[in-house]
Amino acid sequence: MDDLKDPSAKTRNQILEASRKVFSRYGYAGARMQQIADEAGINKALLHYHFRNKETLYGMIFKEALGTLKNTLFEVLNCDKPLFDKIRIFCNEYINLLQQNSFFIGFVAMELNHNPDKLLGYFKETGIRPPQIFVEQINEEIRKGTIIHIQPQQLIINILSMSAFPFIGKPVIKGVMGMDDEQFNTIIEQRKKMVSEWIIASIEKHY
Amino acid sequence: MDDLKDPSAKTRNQILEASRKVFSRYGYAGARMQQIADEAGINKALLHYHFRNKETLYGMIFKEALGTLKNTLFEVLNCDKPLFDKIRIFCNEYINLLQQNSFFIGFVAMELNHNPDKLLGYFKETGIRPPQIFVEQINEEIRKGTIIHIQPQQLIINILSMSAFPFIGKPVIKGVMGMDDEQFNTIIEQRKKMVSEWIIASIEKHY
DNA sequence: GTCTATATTCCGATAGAC
DNA sequence: GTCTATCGGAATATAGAC
Repeated sequence: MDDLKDPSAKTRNQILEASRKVFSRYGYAGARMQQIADEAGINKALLHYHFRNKETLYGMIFKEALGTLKNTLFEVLNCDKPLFDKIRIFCNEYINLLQQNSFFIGFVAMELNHNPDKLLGYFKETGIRPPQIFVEQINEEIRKGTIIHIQPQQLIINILSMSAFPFIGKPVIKGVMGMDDEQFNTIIEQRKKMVSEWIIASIEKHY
Repeated sequence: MDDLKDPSAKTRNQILEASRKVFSRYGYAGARMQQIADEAGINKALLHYHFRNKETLYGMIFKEALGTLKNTLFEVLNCDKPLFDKIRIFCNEYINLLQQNSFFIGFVAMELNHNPDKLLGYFKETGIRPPQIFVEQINEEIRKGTIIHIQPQQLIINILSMSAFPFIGKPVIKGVMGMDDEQFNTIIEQRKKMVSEWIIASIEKHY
């Protein structure tokens, strides 16, 4: 909790930071306790002293990542702004979040694919549930005729796709397009502003 | 090659099929030779008789997946159809491909994230390069004023995102939206027709 | 709390019979 | 080509001193 109350909290934080790095890069199976220890500047024994075993440590990191994703997702989608504003804010904040923690989304997607059953349990623990307010808001705009007829779930998938895919597919994109890191970052910067506009243009009605 | 010429080809095919299943689900590090052997209905020793080691086997599966993705990608993007037709064909064929081999994209993205350096070598072997014809075609339509001003790379990323993300993020989507497999498949079926229309609407000019 | 040294488990790979 | 049995190394986890 506090570095002042408990001096060993510093070590724990170093471990957690190292774990984020190693788990997100190599996944659960590929991660090595030795490498986490090295990265944290300690040794394996101390690692096991602070966290009973690999699985415990992994669980903390995974739930932490999931929690961060959830908070941004729901606090934006379930606030009370107009639909288009909400889409703009969401895309911008989500891309920002993923840029600052570029391991999050790939990590979560990857690990959920490895073990969907076990890890879906974390979803319930973290309290993730369908963004009901946002769904109703979309249906309302359709009824009013301001946007095309689209299934709310499809729109949400589109928003998530356009925001998150570049980070999951970063190596693919760089490889296919022949980009270096600098070019890739420039592309991401542009997307912060543009993704929401493309999304809105795809659903706006024209007369 | 042929099951007739070489009777052991049957075993090899069983191994390859089993490897696709296990590697795509668990990744390189998480895959177990034992499980591949079980899945193929043989034992570990025979596995190593046919394929020297884990890495060789993995390399074949990975390059195979990459090759399949590449073929669809480039044969569509570099053909000589009008832009909008091409987008329609691409989205439809790509989603179809990923639906039939739902492990492909997640597998490739995941493994490239784990080891970008080593695996980018495969990209070169497989002959993947920027889709130049498609890029020029987009720029031409911008010049003619039929579509909005958009960087070709961004449009390509949008197309890939909307087509591929649902498969990578399947567990996330199912979790967040509370969908079962049947509902998810229905959503995918709709996307085959709709993704290209949303993409086109996002770049079409209106007067 | 932190370390060195060691036990234990797991898994890729090989030897050798058939 | 296919099997059983086993080796050898690597990685997780623990014992025990400081």
